[in-house]
Amino acid sequence: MEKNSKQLSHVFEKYMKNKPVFHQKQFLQSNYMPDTIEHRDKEINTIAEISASALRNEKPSNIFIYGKTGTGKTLTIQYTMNQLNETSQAHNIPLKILYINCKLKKIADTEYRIIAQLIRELGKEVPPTGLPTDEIYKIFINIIDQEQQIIILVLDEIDQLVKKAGDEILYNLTRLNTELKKAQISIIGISNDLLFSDNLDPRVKSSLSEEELIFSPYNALQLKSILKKRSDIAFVDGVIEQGLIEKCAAYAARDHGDARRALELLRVSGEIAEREGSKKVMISHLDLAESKIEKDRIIDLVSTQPKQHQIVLYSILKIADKRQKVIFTGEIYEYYKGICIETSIRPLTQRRVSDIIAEFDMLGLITGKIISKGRYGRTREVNLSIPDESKVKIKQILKDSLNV
DNA sequence: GTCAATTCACATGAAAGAGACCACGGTCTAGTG
DNA sequence: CTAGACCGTGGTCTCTTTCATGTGAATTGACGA
Repeated sequence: MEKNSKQLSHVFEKYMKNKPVFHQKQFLQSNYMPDTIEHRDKEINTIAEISASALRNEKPSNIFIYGKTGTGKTLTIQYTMNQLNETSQAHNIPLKILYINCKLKKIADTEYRIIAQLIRELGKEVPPTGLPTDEIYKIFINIIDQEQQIIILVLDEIDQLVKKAGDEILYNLTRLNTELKKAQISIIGISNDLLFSDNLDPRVKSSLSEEELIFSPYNALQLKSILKKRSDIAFVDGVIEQGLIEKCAAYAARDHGDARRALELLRVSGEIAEREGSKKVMISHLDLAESKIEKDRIIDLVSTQPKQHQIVLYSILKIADKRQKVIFTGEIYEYYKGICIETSIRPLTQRRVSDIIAEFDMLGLITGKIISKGRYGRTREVNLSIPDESKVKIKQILKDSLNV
């Protein structure tokens, strides 16, 4: 105990002695809301013009926003909505803006939960489950229809919602206006998936996307100026090596101009530099940061998987260990069953395991390809896409949590 | 040799079941006046 | 008499199972040159 505390105090002392590279780190955090949003003036204006009719107590058109992750969709909307909200409050206009991020599980991935969450946003309590769905609609209608008002409903990551809960909810929401006597609802949908609306019910599609807006990815130049601006306030002056920002921007621009990723990269680079006790943030730190982010992501992903999924993944890893070649679903299932018997866990059916493997593909842990081996059937060809240096650690994690 | 039929080993879909939650309303019980 | 404990019912949600159907090319086998 004594020893430990000495060691610890040593660590802290050392930390204190080092010159910090960060000045105000929170400016690099993804939830930070800058005062000005760069390179999105056009979009902000468009949204503002459309939604401004709410100030005249008319229902604004529904807006549909597309764009890849990290292109500033959420930020832009939140920014404009904040402004709108302030204006409406200043002029005493009955306007409510509800923001829901559909990606957050447990909050908004079913029809019921969305409505329940909306009601909660409006300040009323409602049971998290147990009520019939139409009941909750009635409660919702009652609450908002009490007074004359415009409600702007922002559904972030709406594609996730539809994927899980179907598009019926959107239909119901758009149709709600006909049942409301006093209030009116306007919907702003935000989607990461550019092809999302293709799979929508045409009725929903037409009513939802009265106005459409596409956020194109930032290019390297724009990313650079965003990074520059943020790093100026986030880092101590002069700690950033020449060319680091540029490289960081280039990295992020390479995979679809994701600003969030660029900022994270920059932040982690700084953290690594700081931990090393380096006075400057170097390009080598950036490289380390990139692999660290990826590694952390995978490890986090793996350790939060449910048990059955972990067993399947463990099987894949084990088989991949034995041979370099590609793996087929059948083999995985056989191996998986073996482990289940060993650990006396009831094995899932092949059908389910097949789905689980497909899920891993979605998560990017493996790359799967459906191939036909002619006479010898059709199967998924699985390739592990976990980098070698993470493999050992992941296997350890899986081993521990499964105790095999 | 050519061409269509066959066949394999799964993929992919749809529907329905199991079990965990949870709210609500009714009933029972013990404590209180 | 009443607050709180304790069911039973009816609803949702997630994860699975069951049953059905789909699928792409290697293989097979009939056919004709």
